[in-house]
Amino acid sequence: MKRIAESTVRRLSIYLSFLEEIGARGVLTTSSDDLARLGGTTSAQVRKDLSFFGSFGKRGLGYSVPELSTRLREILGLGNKWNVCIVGAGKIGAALARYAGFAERGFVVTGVYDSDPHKIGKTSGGVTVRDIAHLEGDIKSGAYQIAILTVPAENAQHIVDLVTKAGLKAILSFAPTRLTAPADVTLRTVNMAMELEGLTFALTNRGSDNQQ
Amino acid sequence: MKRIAESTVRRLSIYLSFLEEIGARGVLTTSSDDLARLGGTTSAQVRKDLSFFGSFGKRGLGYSVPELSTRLREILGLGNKWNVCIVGAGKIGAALARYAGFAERGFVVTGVYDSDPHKIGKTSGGVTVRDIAHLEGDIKSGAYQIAILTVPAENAQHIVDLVTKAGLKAILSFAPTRLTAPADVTLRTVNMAMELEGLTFALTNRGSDNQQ
DNA sequence: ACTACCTTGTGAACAAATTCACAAGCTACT
DNA sequence: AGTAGCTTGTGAATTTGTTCACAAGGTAGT
Repeated sequence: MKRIAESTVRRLSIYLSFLEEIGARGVLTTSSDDLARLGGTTSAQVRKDLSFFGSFGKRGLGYSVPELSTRLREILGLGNKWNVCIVGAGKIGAALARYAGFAERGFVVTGVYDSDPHKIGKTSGGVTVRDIAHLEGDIKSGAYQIAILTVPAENAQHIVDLVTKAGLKAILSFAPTRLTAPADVTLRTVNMAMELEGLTFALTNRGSDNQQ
Repeated sequence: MKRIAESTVRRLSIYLSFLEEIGARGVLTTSSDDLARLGGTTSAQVRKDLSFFGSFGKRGLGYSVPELSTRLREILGLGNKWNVCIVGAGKIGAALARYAGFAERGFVVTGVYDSDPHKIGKTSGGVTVRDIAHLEGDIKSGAYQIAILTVPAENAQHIVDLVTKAGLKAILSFAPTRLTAPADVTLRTVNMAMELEGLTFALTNRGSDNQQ
């Protein structure tokens, strides 16, 4: 398959959330123009994005909302549940563990890990915190497909190495540091301080230009 | 000033964090090649990014770590403190309110707002939760430059409208929905479910290509 | 079955971002 | 002072991503 840009994948997520929203309201048909307006892009962009994966619409009519939803869910890999572990049972880890939005999309947090003896055994977001010493074995036994890291920056690379060594292929990190992983592992980092710096850059550099 | 790409600004943040890290270790000089290696890019990219703002290095020698740090802090608008309010005193709001990483970068959470009478008056992350009815007035009196939104998706657009009407120009939203704001307001959205979908897309469609 | 009217899917044109490649400039050493 | 060895800064080339524009294909009404 042709390489798909990350920006395209992000937009597919947006299209899907609007399809599910209007689908829930009983709308059966939509157009690239509708999706573009709701998703903040252009109709040509919508059609181009979809064209990488096939042709799902009917000329003159548009797209079937249920059908396109289904196809997008398949493309995004949301057909089945994904087991997620959270590494780091701090405030942010706990907040994520009980964040309902994940479950709605098929992401189930089935494990929380920490190295702090005071936290191990307590529950965090409805899940009992396990000793991080068990993490490698649990991954090897197939318990998780995705790890979310909410550990301090200085420990994050070590955890990435540990989980990739155990065979995990997808990591979402909230640690404010740059991480590296083998090429066959997908690693995304959300760095909140960096997002704020994007705002202050705009504030100080007189930028108009609402950059979503 | 020429329009600066968002990707460039993100990289500037990365460069800065490495400069501060090596600066704290006493390193006085660095090169575009060092910064590139640490930041996961190329030396040409580093030099190009910096060139939009001036020329800070010495040919043959590289960059002075303290000087380049200072210049990047200026460019990113980190010279002074920024007052931040958090709207939505749920789990994520509370976690962010006490997140130390913000303060290190000059972001000070001086207000937390909610509409739930059970939360108003309680403290969240060391700050007393105020009634959201006060938010507009507080912004108008200059209490904040930045708002962080941790409210449910269905309320988020309303809050964006409220804070922009009050004159705020920078918003960071964690609500899982697309938002719109006037062109002179900078609005960034962090959507955790969307980040996870980027991972599952990679898991189901590819085996390779570590997209940072 | 014909016409009028939509909207998709897509090559081609365009714009933006990244990488290349090298002259310019600085240091250190002799 | 001259030379060797670095590294920057930057136009040009290339690659990547977006927008344009329109033929193709479909519906609905007559």
